[in-house]
Amino acid sequence: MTETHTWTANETRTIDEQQSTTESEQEHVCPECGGSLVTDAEHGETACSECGLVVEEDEIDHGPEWRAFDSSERDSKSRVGAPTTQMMHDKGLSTTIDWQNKDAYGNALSSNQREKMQRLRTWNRRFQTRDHQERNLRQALGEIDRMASALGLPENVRETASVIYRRALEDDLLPGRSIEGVATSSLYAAARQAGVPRTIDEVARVSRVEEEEFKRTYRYVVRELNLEVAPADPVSYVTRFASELDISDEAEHLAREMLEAAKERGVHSGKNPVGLAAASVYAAPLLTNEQITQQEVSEVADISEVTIRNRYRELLEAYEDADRALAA
DNA sequence: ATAAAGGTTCATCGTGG
DNA sequence: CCACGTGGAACCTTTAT
Repeated sequence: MTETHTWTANETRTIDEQQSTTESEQEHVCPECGGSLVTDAEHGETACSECGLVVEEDEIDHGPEWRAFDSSERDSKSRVGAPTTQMMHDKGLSTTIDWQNKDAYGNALSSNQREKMQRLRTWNRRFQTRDHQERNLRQALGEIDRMASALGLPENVRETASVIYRRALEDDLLPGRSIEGVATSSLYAAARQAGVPRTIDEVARVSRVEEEEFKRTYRYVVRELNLEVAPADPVSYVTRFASELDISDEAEHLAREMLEAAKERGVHSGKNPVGLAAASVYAAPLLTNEQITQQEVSEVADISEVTIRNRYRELLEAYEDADRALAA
């Protein structure tokens, strides 16, 4: 651990002590109902726990005046800590050791001390790089968390994503690539592996990196880590599309059946699974006499109407085929 | 690294219900 | 307004150079 971290920890403790002292100094009886008073130091209020009467307001609010939505934001907005600069990778918080073997007065150091300084430099460098990596990791994990919530992905996917990210980090895949890009790729891969895929477009929309970079990085990460990511199963998109389109359960069920039939007939090889899923949630409601347009489906699935039409034809063929086989 | 080949997706259009 | 087919550009993946 570096000085930086120790120092932050001390500061936190000081604040805690302040809070507990303010609390213990308060009067404890409510003038209104005689109930006990509770001080909320964070918001500068003293209120009665029984009747809710606010006895004192406008005390010093020790809470932050900003809101943080994830841990990386909390880091960047918090004012606890030494003044920082953006100019250095560590924002100037670390110890630096001069390369010259002079003391603060410019006198040469003894050989004994020179050796000592050399050792210190070595260790300092090690701490700095470790710090650097930790910072990367924290930022990446914060980013993964942010995107995952935006996409409504469950906890286990975030965990898988961070595991993938850590592996990428360990295998030195980061140099030359952005943290954001690798984080985005990890999340995308994790979602697919967990069977709750999101489309490339959906992921790219909540990511801070361009779609092109995202895709390039994703291919790279998958190849280098030998990740086994099977092509997404069209069925896994059906639930989401179906609920966004408000189609009946019956139609949703039919959509799944159609996709199963198509899968058995090997219609999907080489095609975008999303297109097939889109076609199924378009075709099924038609067969159950529900109102639906290609344009609606096109919007929620992010697939062109042309593609829906093409897949739709193949899907019907496969489905009828299956029907015939069943009848025979 | 680059190119060629073979495939898919897409924005547009006209036709027709 | 919606569905459908179309053909050529853009793009992706694979394979060979």
